[in-house]
Amino acid sequence: MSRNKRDELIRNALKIFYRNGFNATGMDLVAKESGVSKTSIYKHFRTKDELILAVLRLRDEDFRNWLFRRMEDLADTPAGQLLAMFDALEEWFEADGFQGCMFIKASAEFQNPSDAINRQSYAHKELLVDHFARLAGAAGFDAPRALARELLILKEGAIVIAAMSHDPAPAMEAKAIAARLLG
Amino acid sequence: MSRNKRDELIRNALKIFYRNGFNATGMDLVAKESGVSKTSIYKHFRTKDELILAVLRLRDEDFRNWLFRRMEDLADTPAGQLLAMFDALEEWFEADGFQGCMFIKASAEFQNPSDAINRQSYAHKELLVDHFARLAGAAGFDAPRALARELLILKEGAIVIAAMSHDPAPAMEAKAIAARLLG
DNA sequence: AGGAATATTTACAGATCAGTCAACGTAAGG
DNA sequence: CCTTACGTTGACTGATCTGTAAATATTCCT
Repeated sequence: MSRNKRDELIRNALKIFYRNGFNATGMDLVAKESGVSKTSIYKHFRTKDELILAVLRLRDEDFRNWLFRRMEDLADTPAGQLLAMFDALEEWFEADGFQGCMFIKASAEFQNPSDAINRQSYAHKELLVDHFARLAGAAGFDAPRALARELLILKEGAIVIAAMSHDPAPAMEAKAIAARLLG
Repeated sequence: MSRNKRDELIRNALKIFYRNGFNATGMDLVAKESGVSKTSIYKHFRTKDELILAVLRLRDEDFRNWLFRRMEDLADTPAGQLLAMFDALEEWFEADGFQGCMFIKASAEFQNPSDAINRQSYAHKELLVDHFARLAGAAGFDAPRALARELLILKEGAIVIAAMSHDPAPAMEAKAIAARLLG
């Protein structure tokens, strides 16, 4: 299996895990939907957990790249980008196949703090906070890290309610709150 | 199995599902930890999903009772109670065995909008909004429902980050935001 | 006490789970 | 053509999954 094939497998597994959940998805299904045998998968990933970790690494890169670029496209100033995050989120909530945040779900299914999947899920959120804090610092706010954490809470709350209600409205509701924090 | 026994079974199943997750927990484990046979469980609940729905009904009652009473104990005015919600949340986050919100997790594991578990999970959040809106109305706010939705987003965001980070700090971070909305 | 109705149990079915193994196909180098 | 090395496969293991059937305890009414 070439590097391309391997990446394609991870990408395929991502789609299936995101749609079906982690524990609810068997490796047989991943193999079938990816057009390879289960044994081939286990040649590259020693366990299902390792495949999940690879999936989460891909998702982390993809999501941060998408979100940060979208924020840059939508606004020029650092403060404007922080506010524009919620417009980007609304686009995501409205997109076909939106099913909430993969890291929240991974953390919920693998709750043990010593589990690598649990730790890696929260690490994604920390990377988001880092970026928000950089922008908040550049925008001249007094306590950029505290503001970044507040924006993270708004973002995660909006994602959870949008996913549970199958309705993108929380994006703009969270934006209204963020506007007061950033104003 | 008496009504008491049945309730005790549901309560037991709640603990196990909350600790282990829904899909990851087998009915054999529920039976063993509850001290009854699996067949006895299936005499009262036709499927595992029905048991989960009963668990969620119990959790909905327990959690709303606890939260609303705690809010009343901590503050006298409606606006004060809305703010005090975040103090109550902090107590919850600090409690032993805190593992996030059961309804968020249920919704994440049963994502199909036509699934009764999915619908019932969001129904719990709607009941919370109803209560917040009543308090916001009593406090004299202009758009009580909109404010209630914003508080819900703050609450869910705090829960998710507290659970993922294994740290109760998001309670006070969310409270700081709420103070601005309520001030 | 005796028999009917109700609980509860053990044992099992059939499917699916994560993960493995021996056999097979295939491509490169001589 | 032959061998070596390697990627891939179908078939399998033992465990676990949800749910059930037949048999056994227990309760309750007469």
